[in-house]
Amino acid sequence: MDSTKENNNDKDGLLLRMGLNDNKAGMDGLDKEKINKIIMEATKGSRFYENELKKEKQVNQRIENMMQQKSQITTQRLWKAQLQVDKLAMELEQSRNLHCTIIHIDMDAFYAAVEMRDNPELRDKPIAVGSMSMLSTSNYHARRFGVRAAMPGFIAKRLCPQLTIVSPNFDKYREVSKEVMEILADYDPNFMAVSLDEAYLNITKYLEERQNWPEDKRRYFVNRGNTTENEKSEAVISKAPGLNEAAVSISPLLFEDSPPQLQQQEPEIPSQAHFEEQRDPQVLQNSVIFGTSAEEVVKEIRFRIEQKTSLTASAGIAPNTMLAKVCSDKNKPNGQYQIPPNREAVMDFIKDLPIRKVPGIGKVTEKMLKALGIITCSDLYQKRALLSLLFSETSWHSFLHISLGLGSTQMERDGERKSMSIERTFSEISKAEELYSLCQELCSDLAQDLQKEGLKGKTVTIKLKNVNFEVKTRASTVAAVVSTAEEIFAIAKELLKVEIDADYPRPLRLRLMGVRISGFSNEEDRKHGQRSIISFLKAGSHVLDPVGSVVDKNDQDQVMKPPETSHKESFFTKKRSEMSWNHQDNFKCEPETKQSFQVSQPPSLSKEEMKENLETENTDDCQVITCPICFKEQGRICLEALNRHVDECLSRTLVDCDPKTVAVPQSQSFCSEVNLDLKTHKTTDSLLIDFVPSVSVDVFSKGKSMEDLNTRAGDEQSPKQYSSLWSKSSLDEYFYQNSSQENEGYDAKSSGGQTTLQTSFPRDETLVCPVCNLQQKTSDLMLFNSHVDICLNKGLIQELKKDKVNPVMNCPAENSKSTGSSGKIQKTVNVTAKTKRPGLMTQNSTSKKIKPNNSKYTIDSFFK
DNA sequence: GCAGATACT
DNA sequence: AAGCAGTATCTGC
Repeated sequence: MDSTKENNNDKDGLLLRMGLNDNKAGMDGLDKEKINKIIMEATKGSRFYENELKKEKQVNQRIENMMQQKSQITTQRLWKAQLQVDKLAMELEQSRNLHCTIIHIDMDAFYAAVEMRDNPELRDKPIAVGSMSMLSTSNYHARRFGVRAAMPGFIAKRLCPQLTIVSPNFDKYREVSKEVMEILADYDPNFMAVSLDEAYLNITKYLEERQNWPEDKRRYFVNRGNTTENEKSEAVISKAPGLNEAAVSISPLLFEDSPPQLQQQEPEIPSQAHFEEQRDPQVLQNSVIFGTSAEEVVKEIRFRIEQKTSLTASAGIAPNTMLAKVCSDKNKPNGQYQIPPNREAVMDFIKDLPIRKVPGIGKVTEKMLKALGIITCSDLYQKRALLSLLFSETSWHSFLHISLGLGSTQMERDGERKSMSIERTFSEISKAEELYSLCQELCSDLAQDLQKEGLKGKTVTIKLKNVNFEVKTRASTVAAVVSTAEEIFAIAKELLKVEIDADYPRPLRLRLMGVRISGFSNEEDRKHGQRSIISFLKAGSHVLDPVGSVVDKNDQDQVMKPPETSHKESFFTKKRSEMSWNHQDNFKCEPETKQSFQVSQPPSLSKEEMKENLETENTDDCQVITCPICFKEQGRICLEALNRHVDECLSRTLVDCDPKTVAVPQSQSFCSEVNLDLKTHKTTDSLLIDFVPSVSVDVFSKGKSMEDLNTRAGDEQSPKQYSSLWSKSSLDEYFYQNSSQENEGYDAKSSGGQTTLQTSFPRDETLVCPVCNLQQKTSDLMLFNSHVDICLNKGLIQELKKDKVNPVMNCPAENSKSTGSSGKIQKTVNVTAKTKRPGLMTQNSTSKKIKPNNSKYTIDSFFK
């Protein structure tokens, strides 16, 4: 069923929840209507169904609350939020790392594929692996009938009576998985296995080395043995000892345990298409040489996997894990997809990507966002300010990451696990003794698992699901870590007892029990540095050191900056960002240097860059800096002095600032547009859009001069210039595109890479600060942006301080009290969103306590 | 720290 | 004949 109309329909929502209604399944076996009908019939009236309905109502309620909250958002808040969000966006943009090649490998219908491989009778049949009560995988044939993972087998059977359900054989899957992982290790010994059939690799380093490899080192021999299933099975299970002679002679490390069979013809080796011409006609027939590009490497990996296991894999290549994961899904099964490592390509890919495709965004989030009109990642970007007000910080941060196409480049080893658990479903148990002994069993199983990883934890949680599918968890934390079955059970037993007693004399009628342990001892170490952005985005603020390992930026900052000087950071951070933009641009033009470019330590530094670098490393160093307020170069001024200077400049402009003295035609300043709408005090989205362009240009045009922008608007660029100046920022493009859709006021359009800008943005060479309305003495966009940022912050403070209408914003200050700001702008000229704000109130969509005064969006928290 | 919610396979 | 999982993490108090 079309997922676009699932919103207010319980039935559809339920089906969606059951994972059957996604538009992800292309099914010719049965049409969607039919599938949904069958599922409904099979499920309706069951306790399960009732519970699903209940859960769905909760989600709907949540959405309702969110909408309610949304309706109360004032334009000022939205506006402030926009500033904050865009500040972060700018920083994120600046720290964007495109220098990693991450790949995500995903075996196609893994369990099912293994079973089919090993049992010829299963081929060409719809099959699923699992049991009558639950399936873990289905093959593509079965998927056409709507049979999917996480579906109970009995329902699957109704959808597809011919379905063969094979019980899982995990040992075998593990074995096959191991074979695959062994191949992967050749490319990244540090790769991260997500599950038996999925892994991430960072092949950045490998790729570099490979550039110099002779062909022979990249040559693989085609094992044409389309072995019979049994042989294959044997080959897999009992590592065939025979080696391919040719392979040995040329590349001893390869195919060390390939099946020796060389028989008939392979029906369709996908990689065959990429055979390269060989000089040696002898080898031509059965060897293949892969190139040195990432794409070729991945083809090689998939080729090797198929050769070794007779199974196919899909893969994604991208600059970060989040994108790689999405990519691997794109040409599934048995395909691959690459996002080239440049911003434009990333943005282009992200542009129309439905948010649901993004790992971490599940059904619920999708539904909530859909309620806000957000379907694609562009929508996500457009509504970023709103999202920052409606969602928790973690959430909107992750949304922002997603909409900018950012993600982790780090391979997190799974040693970082935070909890371990075990749970089991059974037919109803209600006798206390049975429950206890079951619990004990679980505890000892868990203890075993713990032992395997040598973990000990302090928190024990039990999970109970009653026959109505209602889930309860109860946790208890003890002083010292525990790990043995007895210790865990002692705690779990108590928890269970409380629950049993609570319902007495009615029995607990359970269908599932689980035990979890968390609070591992090593978790202590990294207490504050914990970021909770979903793991895919986790390293968004990570930079690579020259060796390719990851340095946490936060830690870095902490190390590099004494705490007492950290309050001065923001301005310089910004400066640094701007410079980095230039770096990025440079690297864009010089692919050669790209590879070796490392954010934290650029190999070749210009003088300018040097300065910036020193600055980041030592706040006491004196630098040549241009003041973003008066735009006078400050020479080699030390930070203290510069801050003083900026402060002075600021207080001066505060006095000087008289909009009337500056003749700025309304049409030339976007600010006038904002004014117009702010006056109306609309709280609609369109209002948001009104001022988005201003900030967006600000944020996303770093490194481009205003002349560039204007020229761009006026067209007639050589294509080359065009691409380096503008089109790299395709976010801009759909930004304009979208704003034109939603707001007539902005006559902007984008077609075929041509973006015409006809906003009220100044069209001449003059830059007019939209906040203070003063003509600026610079045409350097970076400097200009700094100025605007500072003005914005200044304006907010002013506004609050005087509690009167700000001439620029032309709207009353929000009733938040300014507690902290003295007359003089503090050293915290710019507040960077990166800065941790410990005391902030968190928000949730159901929160009742969104009081303007203690909201995290009050100016105080802004400037904390 | 706890309980419930969400996501992924 | 009836029947819908297991694991980890995140979120909001």
